[in-house]
Amino acid sequence: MKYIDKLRNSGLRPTKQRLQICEVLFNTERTFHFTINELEQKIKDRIDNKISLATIYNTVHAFEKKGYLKQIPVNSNQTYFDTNITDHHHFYNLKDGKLIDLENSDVGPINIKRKIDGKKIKSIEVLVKLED
Amino acid sequence: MKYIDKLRNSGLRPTKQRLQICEVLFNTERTFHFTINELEQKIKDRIDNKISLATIYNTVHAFEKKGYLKQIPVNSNQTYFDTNITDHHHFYNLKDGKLIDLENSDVGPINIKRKIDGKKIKSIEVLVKLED
DNA sequence: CAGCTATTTAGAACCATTATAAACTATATA
DNA sequence: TATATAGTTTATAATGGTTCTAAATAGCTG
Repeated sequence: MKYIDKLRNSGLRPTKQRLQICEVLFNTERTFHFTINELEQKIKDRIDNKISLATIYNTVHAFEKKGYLKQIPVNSNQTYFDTNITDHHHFYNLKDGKLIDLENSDVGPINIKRKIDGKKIKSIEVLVKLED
Repeated sequence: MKYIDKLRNSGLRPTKQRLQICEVLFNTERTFHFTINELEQKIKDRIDNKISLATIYNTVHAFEKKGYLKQIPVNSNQTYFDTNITDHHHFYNLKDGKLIDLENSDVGPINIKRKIDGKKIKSIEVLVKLED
């Protein structure tokens, strides 16, 4: 019951819906990027019962807050998430709106030399936009 | 008539509205970041006549396409633009949603080692999220 | 000036996301 | 095991940024 513990350990009740969403998000060979609409579709395809769109939003946000998902900053009308929560960056294909992981070794270390008083760095994200 | 030429040279008719928006965007000591709503407010403050919101959207998009503005990728419900079109990066203060320019020298060169067949890099953007 | 096309405009439409409030459920406690 | 309670789910409405529409207006070329 790996997801039950995962959820309980982070203070989230292991409800049927959350466990099912965990299956879709985390029980995979590879990590992946998604928008809420894409996730909704994936869930529909794999799950018998219906999960309300509001619950999908709630769950994704709860998981993000707990650090199980990352939001990727892109210019799009939809929000992109990533199940890969390790430090890494992205190509963004402007033509089809798809993201491609960039390993850290593909980018090299990024050292931010400037500091802002009273603030600390939460994340450093590189977005490489691709065109034809 | 610097803006008249600027517009004509890029195939945009120098209309009254576009020239006024140019004044607000480009006739400044410093470059700045803005959302459409913030720009709408700035225009209201500086211009007598009214410019329709649709025109502001149209103009900002036209200017972006011509390379006079850049969109900044952030996770926000609003789109952020930058009048600084030089290569540079950003701090993003999560608390108040404000952006701060990072000079290229504050970040160091970024060398993307990986290539995607048939695609070329349009831009490389680093977003450094700040928290308290 | 005439005629053509680009641009502006108010308002409607769109659509991702968030809020609401009622029904339901996990869980702790007795 | 029953019960209370706080957390969740849900359908639906509301919100709000952005885009669309179609009519009016304004640059521009001949």
